[in-house]
Amino acid sequence: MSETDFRGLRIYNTLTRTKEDFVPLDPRNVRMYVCGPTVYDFAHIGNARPVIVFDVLFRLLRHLYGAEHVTYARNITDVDDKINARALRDFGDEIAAGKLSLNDAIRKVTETTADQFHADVKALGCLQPSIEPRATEHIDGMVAMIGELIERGHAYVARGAEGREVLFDTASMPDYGRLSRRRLEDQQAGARIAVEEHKKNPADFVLWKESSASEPGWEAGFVQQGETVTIHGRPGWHIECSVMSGQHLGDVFDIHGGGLDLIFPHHENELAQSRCAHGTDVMARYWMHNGFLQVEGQKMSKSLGNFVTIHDLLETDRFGGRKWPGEVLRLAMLMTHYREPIDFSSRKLEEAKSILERWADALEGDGDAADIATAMEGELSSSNPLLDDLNTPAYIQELHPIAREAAAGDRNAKMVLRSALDLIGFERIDAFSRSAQAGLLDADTGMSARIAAAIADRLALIRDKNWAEADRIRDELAAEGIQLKDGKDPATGERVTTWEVKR
RNA sequence: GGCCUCGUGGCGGAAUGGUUACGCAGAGGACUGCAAAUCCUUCUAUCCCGGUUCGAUUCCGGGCGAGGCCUCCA
Repeated sequence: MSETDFRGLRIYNTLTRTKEDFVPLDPRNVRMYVCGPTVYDFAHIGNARPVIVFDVLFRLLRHLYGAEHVTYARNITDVDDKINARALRDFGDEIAAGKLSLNDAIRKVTETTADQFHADVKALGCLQPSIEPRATEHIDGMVAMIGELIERGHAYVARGAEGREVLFDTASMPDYGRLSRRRLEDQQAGARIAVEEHKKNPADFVLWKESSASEPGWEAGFVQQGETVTIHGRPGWHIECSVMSGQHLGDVFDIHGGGLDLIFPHHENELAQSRCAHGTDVMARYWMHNGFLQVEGQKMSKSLGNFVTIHDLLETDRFGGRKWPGEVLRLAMLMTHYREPIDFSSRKLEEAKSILERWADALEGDGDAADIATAMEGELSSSNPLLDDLNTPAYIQELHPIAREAAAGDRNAKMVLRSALDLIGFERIDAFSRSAQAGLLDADTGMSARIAAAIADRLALIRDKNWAEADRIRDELAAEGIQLKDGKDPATGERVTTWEVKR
């Protein structure tokens, strides 16, 4: 590490609860891990937040250190009791009839939901992570890490109510609880954790648990006090990420991200496992957590019935009776700082949409691709708000006056705006311009000839001062979402009517 | 009980040790047969009490209020 590895980026580190200079372990290989989805159902917009936030960070790191020098791993959790439940629910009959094995049913569930997740994320304008490890491909690594933890005295085998378990011994780690600032004694005071007889300490958590015949499982042998114990079972909730991050990014890496709710217990436990198994002081050097998301002022939950999936917003009209392009969701998300809570509402989406449209209109007639490439290569100004803990709202705010200049025809402003938008993932913004939307409508419906004819008819009626008929044509088109715009020819003073898709 | 956020105009929502975005709504104007759209102009805000400071909405302390996590959870 040297002073020169600091490229101006500052990050709020949950570990220290302060903003710190970001200095990577190796500037030629900056490594980031983010907890990905558990693939048992469509991802909801809460899941979209970390995906978008860390995509912006990924893009920024690539810009600062070079695209080939950044590795971003986002896992897919495809071993989980909820997945099992879903597989039994959806394919229970076929399993019972012997037509489908449980593992095949599970694969069906995870494959469809993973595919859907990828489609959603792509629509949101996110780059593919460098690596997308799957839990099922790392079972051996998990068993090995658990074995290591037992050997080092950080884990033990015990018999619980539902079979044998390997548990992490929280008391064996002196600073367990450091990330979440929780002390074991306080946890007990809270006393919502059921005290289970077989645990040495109520906070001890499961690394491996025995599976019944109706649950997926793998054979795993663990050596405790010289004796090998074989448990047909499945991994606990936290070990997956420890193994996948370690295997792909190393024992110690730069950034670990995820939602605020993961700080405890998931990240605390993940960190405990990795550090104790590897014998290191740290796992990730910077821990970043995004804030929570509400929907129309309420916590999103299944019981309230206000679960909104990304898929819903992209395809149907759960919110305001319209379909929201991925870019709108992305901008709506980035208009709030990532650590703040965000209330996702149709109103916010409307706002994001109108801003995108204005920017797209401002960009029309901008410079050619070569200019843009040059602009992108330039260094970020040290005052760029993105460098200050990913301050996207301030960044967006700075774009407004530039967009105004661009709309007035300033070519340089158009170029600056375009490259600024590219940096945060709005490469496809052109689709939001009026002309693009009118073109789309035309391509979809072949309407423009009909509209032109209607406009000609209306102009004739206006010449005859037949206002009623003229207005009827105008109203009919309006009902179809076509906005007529009356103007005046500056030379002749004659009325000129154009049209566009109504906003 | 423990840990942690937040409190900005009519509404949504940014930012900030000195000049307070942006959107919606409102007002006025241009344009129009009337409209719409568009453009221009424009009004309105930093929860309360102390402290630090030349200056606080911003930093610190206290209060009040709202919320999240501590159990699967982005």
